[in-house]
Amino acid sequence: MKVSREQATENRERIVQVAAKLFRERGFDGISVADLMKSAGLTHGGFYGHFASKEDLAAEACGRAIDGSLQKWSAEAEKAPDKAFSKIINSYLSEAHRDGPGCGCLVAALGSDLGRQTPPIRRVVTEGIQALVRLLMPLVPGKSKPARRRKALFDFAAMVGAVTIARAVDDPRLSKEVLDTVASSLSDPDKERGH
Amino acid sequence: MKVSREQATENRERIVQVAAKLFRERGFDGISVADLMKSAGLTHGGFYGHFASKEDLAAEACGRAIDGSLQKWSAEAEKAPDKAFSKIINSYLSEAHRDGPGCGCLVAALGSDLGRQTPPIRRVVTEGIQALVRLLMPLVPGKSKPARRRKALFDFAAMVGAVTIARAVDDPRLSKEVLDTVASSLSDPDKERGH
DNA sequence: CAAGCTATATGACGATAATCATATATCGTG
DNA sequence: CACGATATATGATTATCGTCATATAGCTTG
Repeated sequence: MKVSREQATENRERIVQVAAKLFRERGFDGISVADLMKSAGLTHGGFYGHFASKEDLAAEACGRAIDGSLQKWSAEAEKAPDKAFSKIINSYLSEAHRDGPGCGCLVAALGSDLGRQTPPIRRVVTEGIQALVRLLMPLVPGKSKPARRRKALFDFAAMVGAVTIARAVDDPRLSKEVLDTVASSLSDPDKERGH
Repeated sequence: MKVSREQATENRERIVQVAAKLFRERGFDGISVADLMKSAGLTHGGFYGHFASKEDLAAEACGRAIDGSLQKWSAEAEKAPDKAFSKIINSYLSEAHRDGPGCGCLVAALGSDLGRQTPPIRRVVTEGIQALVRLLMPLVPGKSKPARRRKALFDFAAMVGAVTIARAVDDPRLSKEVLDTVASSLSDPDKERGH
């Protein structure tokens, strides 16, 4: 059966979005083309009318996923620039983000696999990370521009590591401890609470 | 052909070590049982004489990999407790570690996949991470024990995130910038260099 | 309204994977 | 030295995957 031209592009769009979600949830190798298409409400054969290969789709899905983070962060930045940083940190280091990788940061969800992916995928991811860091820079405390860039890079690394570890461990106490510790350390960089 | 009993346990040991290396290099799904056995100098059929399943081996290999990090760190701690922290940081955040995941930290190499693994694997990983953090605690600057625990957790998260990102991006300049930035930020936590 | 274009469905193909049954050859033991 | 135990090799089995050829159905254009 055939569908209208706009129905077709809508189908393609749905494939990309479903892929962006399922790749983050199950990993690149954790979901097959057939299952992907079924989740999009289609059958597996039509896939290659839209994409040259699974890796081709993966590159597009990675871009889509990072765009989601970028839009979320820039919305916070526009709404309340002074509160944006702490809002971003607390949302990123929340249990909700830890438990919902399908709607969360691609780097945390697939980070350790990204270095093993094809060049187009790594290209998209690199540009996405650059954009995320650039977006974070003006929101971060710091006297100079290079100081803010350093803090943006450093904080992003800590956030990615924290969520990665929080998802890896099977002990809920430790998992939450990691999230909370990194969140509070990023909020008050020089403060030493407790004694 | 059969081999002596000690030759057999030596073979088993080699399988675990080869697996610990190849899983970190290529990911859990990136290496087959047959290739694994070939790399250990054996044929694929004999695998199930040693392990109940691939996941069974994976759990053992994860333990072995983390033990490697633990031994490396504790050797530094015994040799020179005051310098151990900066040695660990600089080694972890080196280009050598970034480019050699097969001999490096399991959490950085497989982090985003760990949360999707079987319970036994996650158990081993959780205990390993707890041990790493406990080992890091006395090496880290800080007035109180809880303060040192927080810094150990936070620094480990930043290290994991930094190496993950450094491996993911395809731009060598950005990759090195992430490693260097996190290394210097962890070394001088309160210092603001530049102006 | 007719003819062709094209998105999708069906189904198949080849490759690769994990797992297991059986054979074999050698080690350890009596 | 001979016999039983067993680690490994060989090969089969079953499942799953990515990819593609072909058929079909219905939009779209003239």
